[in-house]
Amino acid sequence: MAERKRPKPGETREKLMNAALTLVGKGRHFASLGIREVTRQAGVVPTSFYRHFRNMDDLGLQLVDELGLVLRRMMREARANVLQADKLIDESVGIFITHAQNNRAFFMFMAQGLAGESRAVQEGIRSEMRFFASELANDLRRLKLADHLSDADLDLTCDLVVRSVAFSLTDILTISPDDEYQEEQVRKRTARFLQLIFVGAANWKSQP
Amino acid sequence: MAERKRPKPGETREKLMNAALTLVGKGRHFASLGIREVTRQAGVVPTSFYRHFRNMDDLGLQLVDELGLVLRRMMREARANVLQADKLIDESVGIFITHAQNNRAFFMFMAQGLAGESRAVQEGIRSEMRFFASELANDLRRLKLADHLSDADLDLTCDLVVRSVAFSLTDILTISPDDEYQEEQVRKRTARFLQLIFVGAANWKSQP
DNA sequence: CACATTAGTGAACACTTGTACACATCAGTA
DNA sequence: TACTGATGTGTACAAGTGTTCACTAATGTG
Repeated sequence: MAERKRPKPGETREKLMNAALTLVGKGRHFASLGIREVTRQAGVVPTSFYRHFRNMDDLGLQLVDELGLVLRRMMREARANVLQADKLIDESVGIFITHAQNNRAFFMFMAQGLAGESRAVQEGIRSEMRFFASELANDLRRLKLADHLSDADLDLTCDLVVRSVAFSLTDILTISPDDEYQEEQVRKRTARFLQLIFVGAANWKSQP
Repeated sequence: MAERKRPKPGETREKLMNAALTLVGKGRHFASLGIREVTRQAGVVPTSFYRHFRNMDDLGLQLVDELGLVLRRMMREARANVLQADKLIDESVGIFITHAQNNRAFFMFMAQGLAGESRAVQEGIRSEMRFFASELANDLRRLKLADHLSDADLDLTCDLVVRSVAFSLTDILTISPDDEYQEEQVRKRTARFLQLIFVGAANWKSQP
């Protein structure tokens, strides 16, 4: 008979989420994935899907949560490694790009989700970005790098930084993962974007 | 018998492209659209599709071309209406947002395409954005607003401006089309982003 | 140990999908 | 006027889709 294996609880769930990510990583768009396709990729029978998710949107939402974990891990690493303020931008961009390369599928999913068809996923990703921006603002305050800015203006600046980096994400994801030259170009350009923004912030006069 | 109407040449093609746009405008993702679905929405028999397009990617590519026209129309209007330099940012952002609202489906398609699954569409949209940025650079040069910047730095600035505006696009498209309050918020925030960037550019020192 | 719960399977359903083929109608041209 | 090419329609089919149902094996709890 067919041998019924007893996987650890949550194993199949994870297999399904990984399968979806794998397909996205191969260039497919999340919105075009079907239940059968995902289960096939996961090596699981279609019905198993419903044991863990209502539908594909549900799976997407749970992916957003995991994405949050990846981002937090990244922030922690950045905070641990960025010691001197003058290398702050280059270091941070470097860490970000490295993470993007190491979690390609995840970040592809994120880039897709920003204009995706599930409102909930969209809102989830936006929420992650807001969190990221506010953490960045905290760090800048703590490092005394933005003392002349009002809270609102610091918030504005950090939002713009996060958006710029997020947009660079789409640059990174379109180049081949091992095209080091192009990666270096994106890295440099992103860093210059941020420098430009910070020069703007440094010369910004917060008006009442 | 079924009356066979003789539409003007290209009429069905247009109907199909509009049908796809309509579906995208309703919140669907372009990557998830099928040939039958589009022809159904267009009120045309499925086989007609192949008279005009190879497949959905092909249709997407032709949509990108039309998107280019929309963008050019927008630029022309902006150039005609922006007279005084001090209102430049606010006016331009206003024109952009108005166009985005009036061509919601088109710009949704653009936002989706940036991380879409067709490499060609992706590249097409990027190319439109590059064109847009280079035109912006020309205008700034012509208006003598960027004399202290090297070509490369001006290019960098304009690229960042275009990216920021493009990102604001995703903000506009998630709010309801007639929520004037939120629209005003996005308008203001986008304008401040650009001011921040231009302050940065004004205080930028181009190094050799 | 018995038993409820959980997480897997396979077969079946009613639809939908992309694509192919043969045919019909018009527009323009020789 | 007759031919040709472009564009439309209808039918057909094999393959794929989401979802339901009844069944089974392992797990944890009383």
